[in-house]
Amino acid sequence: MKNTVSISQENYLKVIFKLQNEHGIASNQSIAEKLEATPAAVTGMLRKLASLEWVEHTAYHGAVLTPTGQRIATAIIRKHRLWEVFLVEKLKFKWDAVHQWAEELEHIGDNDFTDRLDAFLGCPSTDPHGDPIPDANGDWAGNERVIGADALSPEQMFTVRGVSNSASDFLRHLDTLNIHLGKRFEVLQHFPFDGSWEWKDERGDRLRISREVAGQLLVELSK
Amino acid sequence: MKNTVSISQENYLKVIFKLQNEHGIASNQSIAEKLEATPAAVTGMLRKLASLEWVEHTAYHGAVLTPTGQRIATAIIRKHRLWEVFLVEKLKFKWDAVHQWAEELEHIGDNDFTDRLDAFLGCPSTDPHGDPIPDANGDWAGNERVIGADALSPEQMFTVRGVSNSASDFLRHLDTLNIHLGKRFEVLQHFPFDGSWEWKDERGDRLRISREVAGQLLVELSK
DNA sequence: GCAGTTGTTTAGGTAAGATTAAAAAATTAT
DNA sequence: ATAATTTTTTAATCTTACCTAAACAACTGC
Repeated sequence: MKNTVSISQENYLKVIFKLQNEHGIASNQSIAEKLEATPAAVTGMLRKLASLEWVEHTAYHGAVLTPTGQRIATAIIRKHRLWEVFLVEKLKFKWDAVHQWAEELEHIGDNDFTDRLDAFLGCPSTDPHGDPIPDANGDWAGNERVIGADALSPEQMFTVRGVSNSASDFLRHLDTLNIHLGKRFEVLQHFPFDGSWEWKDERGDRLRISREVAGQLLVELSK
Repeated sequence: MKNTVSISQENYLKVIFKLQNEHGIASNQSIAEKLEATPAAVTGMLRKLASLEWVEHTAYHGAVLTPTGQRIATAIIRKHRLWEVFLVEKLKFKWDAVHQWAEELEHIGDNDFTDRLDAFLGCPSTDPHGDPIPDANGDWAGNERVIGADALSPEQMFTVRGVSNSASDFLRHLDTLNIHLGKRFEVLQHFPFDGSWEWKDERGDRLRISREVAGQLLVELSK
């Protein structure tokens, strides 16, 4: 009688959850892109997920998760992020290398397993990219003080708290800039010409940040 | 160009490896039993594995792994046993509960991943059931002094080193008998009538061991 | 050495999840 | 409002891995 969820189904639910949070609804095509599948495959799976009552799907109008669907999706994201913490903190992977493995590990383990992993890791509240880890009830801490780095003003002090893009090449670029979560900076200047910035770190070193980089960094203002 | 191995294929290779070590060859039927599949399904998969040159399969005469097949199988067993160590030592699972999860985790990660896990766990030489963990080259330590507990004689002192059956019910039974790896005993008597034993532990407590239990325990004689 | 039993393979089918190509609906542009 | 474009769905197939039932080999006993 136990409702078992296939790996493929879990991936759909996870992707729909993220798209829904961004755009209010998950279009067929956007799901297909994220999963690297064809829109035709998505139609078929949405029908199945709808029959299981994990999504609501109106033909030609995309999908939205039901409460059950959200619960499943949140559990997967929780597992994914906990495994990422494990991979970085325990196995010493670099933060740009963990995603691929976490994509596989996220499908393993039940609630008990996940709670043990969580306890072992010391109940972390964010993953290595600064993304919040839902708790065992699926609730998100959510740091409301976090804003995009492109919304800063000169003379503000801030701490880097997360990235809104976890692609390997972006993360490696941050490494070369010596930017990591928890590091504090001060805004020196903003250049409207190209949207770039000049920041100063705590040792007084100055660095220039492109519009593209600032747009994907999440920061918290210091009092 | 990367030869990718499906989870199902990995399970076949692992089972064939174990059967081959026990009986020199893996019969169609024995593979089917271990994988809980039908012999017909095994025939189909053996054909595929043979075409990939991971097994040699002569019709009606069972299968044997090629060197490549052995390398893959050994890597899976290594991963399985390392994950079992992780589950018991880090996540505090009981030793009878780890198999199911290790069966899933064993399919994740490449060599680099496995080496990191190995290092993190302190390069253990055996898993929680006393089975040896192959090293990164696929070589097995192998403790030649380990024998079956049913081969003991009265007055011998010995240490429990492993179990040849990792089924949950057997392991839980050992827990109720307070028998665990590393514990030392002395043989008091053997009863040919039913094949049972009387042992004494280091605190002087006596316990009776059935033929069935002794037959699945691996022990090392103390000098 | 032949009959019966056991083990293996073939043949035909199912299910999940994907694909391509074409049809239909929705959206955008004129 | 209609035409053009984009998006979604349908329809027909493919792949992987499995199943059942029947045919086929290979041992076993006498």
